[in-house]
Amino acid sequence: MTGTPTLEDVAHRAGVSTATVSRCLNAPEKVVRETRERVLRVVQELGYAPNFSARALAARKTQTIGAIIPTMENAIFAQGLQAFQERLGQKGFMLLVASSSYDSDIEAEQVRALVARGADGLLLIGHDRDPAIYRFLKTQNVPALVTWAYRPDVPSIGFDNRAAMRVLAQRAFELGHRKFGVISAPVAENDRARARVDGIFDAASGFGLSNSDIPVIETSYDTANGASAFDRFYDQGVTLVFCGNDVLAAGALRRANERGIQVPQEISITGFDDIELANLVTPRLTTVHVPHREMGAAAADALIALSEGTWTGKSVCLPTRIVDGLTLGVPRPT
Amino acid sequence: MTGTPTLEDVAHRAGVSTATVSRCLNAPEKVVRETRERVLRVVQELGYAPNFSARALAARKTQTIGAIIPTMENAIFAQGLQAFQERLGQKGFMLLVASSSYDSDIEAEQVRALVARGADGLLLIGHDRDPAIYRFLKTQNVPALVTWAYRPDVPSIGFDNRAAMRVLAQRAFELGHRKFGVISAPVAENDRARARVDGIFDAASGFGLSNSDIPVIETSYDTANGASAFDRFYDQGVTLVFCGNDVLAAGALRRANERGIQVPQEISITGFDDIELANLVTPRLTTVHVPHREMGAAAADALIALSEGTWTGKSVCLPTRIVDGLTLGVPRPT
DNA sequence: TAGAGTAATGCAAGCGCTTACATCTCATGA
DNA sequence: TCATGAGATGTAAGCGCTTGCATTACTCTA
Repeated sequence: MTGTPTLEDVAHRAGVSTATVSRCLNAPEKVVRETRERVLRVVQELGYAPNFSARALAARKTQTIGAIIPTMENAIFAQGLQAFQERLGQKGFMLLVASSSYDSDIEAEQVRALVARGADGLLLIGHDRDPAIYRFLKTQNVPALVTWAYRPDVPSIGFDNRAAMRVLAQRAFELGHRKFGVISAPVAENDRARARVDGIFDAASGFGLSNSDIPVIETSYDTANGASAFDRFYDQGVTLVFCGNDVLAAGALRRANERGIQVPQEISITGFDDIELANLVTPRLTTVHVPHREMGAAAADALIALSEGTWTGKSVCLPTRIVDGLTLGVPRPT
Repeated sequence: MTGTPTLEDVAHRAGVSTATVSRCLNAPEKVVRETRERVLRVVQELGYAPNFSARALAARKTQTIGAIIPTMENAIFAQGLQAFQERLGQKGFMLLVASSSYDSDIEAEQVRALVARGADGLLLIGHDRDPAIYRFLKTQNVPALVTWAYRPDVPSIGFDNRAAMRVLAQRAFELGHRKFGVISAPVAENDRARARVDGIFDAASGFGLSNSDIPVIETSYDTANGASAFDRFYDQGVTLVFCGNDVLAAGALRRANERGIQVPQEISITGFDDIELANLVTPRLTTVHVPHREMGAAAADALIALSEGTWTGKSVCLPTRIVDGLTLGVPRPT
C-alpha cells in the first residue's frame, strides 16, 4: 500500500472485493447504496485514482479520442479543437492530438500511432485521404469522424464549403464583378479548398463565365503568400480577389494597404472562415462565418457516441453565413 | 491469432519467446542479429503494432506527455503547442492536451486526470498554482516543466516577462510619455501578466513615477475588452496605453480606428507576444517578440529528458526583443 | 416452511506487455 | 579436457483493472 493506491488497496480498506470497487466506479447502480458509499469514502480518503493503462488494457477502452489536424497554428482549427477538447473533458474523455502539416503520409502515420495508443475514436479533417486509411481503421475497429466538411455517406460533422462559397461569389457577381482572381490553398488532397474554388465556379457559370477564364493561384497558408498573390492579380487589373481563407485574405489586404490601394473602392477582397482576425484588420473583412465551436462540440458528442456504438448515423451539415465586412464593394468603373 | 496480432503471435510465428520479441523492439542490441531480423520480418508480415496500454501497464511508461494550457484559442499557446507537439512526435511521444480556461481548480483537476492517464511528464504554463499541485506531482513522481515564464529554481523554459516589458516601457518613457494606462490580463493566479505589469512599474520608477499613479485595468483576454478599456483611458487623456498582450492591443487599436483616433499621433498603443495578428492590423503593432516555437520545441526536449532522468537541471531563459511597429510614437503635445 | 427467484458480492481468469532471473550455448584459457 | 563466464534466449511473475460466472443472502410465494 505504499506508493499510489490501487483498486486492491481500496478494496481491502473497505472490506470488499476489487470487483465491487470497480463496479462502484463504473456501474454504481449495480452496488447497493450502503456499500457504495463506504467504498467511495475510502476512495476519497486514499485519494485513489484509477490507473487508466490498466483499465484500458482490461476493458479495451481508453476513454481517449485522437485528433489529427493539419496544424494548430491555424486559428480555425485551434478554435474548433478547443471546443472539442472541452466537451470531451466534460464527458470524461481525453484528447490526444497529432498534426499532419497537410501531408497525407504523415497523417497516415499519425493514424497508426493514435490507434496503437488505443484511441477509441479519431477526429479527421476533411475527406481527402488514401482509402487504405479507412480500411485500416475498419479492421482495427476504430471509428472516425470527418469534420470541417460534410458528406452524408460517412460520419461527418461539418458544413458545405462549396455552397457557402457559391453564395458569397454569387453576391459578388451580382455586384457586377466579372474580372477577378482566386487565391486558394493548394487543392490537391484538400477537398475543402477544392470545394471552395468549385463554389466560385458554380456561381460563375450562372453568369456565363467559364472555368478556364478564372485564374486561380494556389499557395500555402501564410499571409506573405496571400500578399504576393494579391500583387499578381492587382497587376492584372482584376476588380476582386476571392481568398480561400481569412489568412490569405488578411495577407492580401495588408499588401493593398501597404501599396495604398483602396479596398474596396479599387479592388475587393473576400475571405472565408471568419476567424477573429477578420474583424481586426482594416477595413473589416467580408467573409464566410463558420461555426467552429459548435462544430467542435458536436464532433465530441458524435465521436463519443460512435465509440460507444450509439451514433445516430446522421452526419450533420451546419449552417454558414456571410459576414458583411467592408472589403466587398461594387467594381470600380473601367 | 484472429484480430489484432499480439506479441505472442509474433513470437510463435518467429519461433522465439515473447521476451525476445519484446527485446527486439525495445532493446535490439540485446538480441543477436539473425534472430532480430527474423523477428522484425514477422513483425512486418503481421503488421504488428504494440498495444500501448499493455506496454504502459507493464513498463510504467506511456511515452505520452500531457500539457495543460489556458486555451488553445490564444494564438501564442497554439503556436508553442504546435512546435511542442511536432518535436514530441519526432521522438516517439504523443501529446495529451487539456485546457484550464485560466481556472486553477480546473487546472488541478486536469493535472490529476493527466497523471491518472499515465503522462510521463507535464507541461505547465507559468508558475502560479497551488503548492499542493507540486506536492501531488512529486509524490506521483511525475516531472513537470513550466513554460512561458522563467525561474532558475524549478525546471522551466521560458522568458523574462518582466524584463521584456521593462525594456519596452523604458523606451516609451524615453519618448516622453508620462500619462499612460495599462490594460492587463487579470493578474491573480497569473504570474506572467503580473510580471508584465511589474516591468512597467520598474521602468516607471526610474522616471520618478510611483505605482499608485499608474492606472491598470484588468480584463480578460478578448478584443472587445481591450476596446472598452481603451475607451476609458482615452477619455482620461492618456498619451499611451500599454497592453499586456497583442489581443488586447488589437482590440484597443480597432477601437481607435473606429473612433477615428490617430495612432500613434494622438495616442500610442503597445502589445506583447508578437503573434501574427500584430503584423496584420493597421498600423502594425509595436510589441514584444516571444520565441514561441523555439520555446515549444525546447520544452519537448526538456520534458522528455526530465521523464527519462537525463535532464541537465538548467532552466532556460530565452531572449525576447522589441518589434518596431508603428503604434508607438512621441506623445502629442499637451 | 421449503423452494424459487433475484439482487448483491466475490472469485479468478485474463487483457498484452516487460523484465528479473534461470537456463542454455559456446568460446576461452589453464 | 573441463571449469568459467559471457552472451543469447526462455520462463514466468507480475502491472492494475474488468467481467463472466459462481456464490451468498434475502424476499416472496404457495
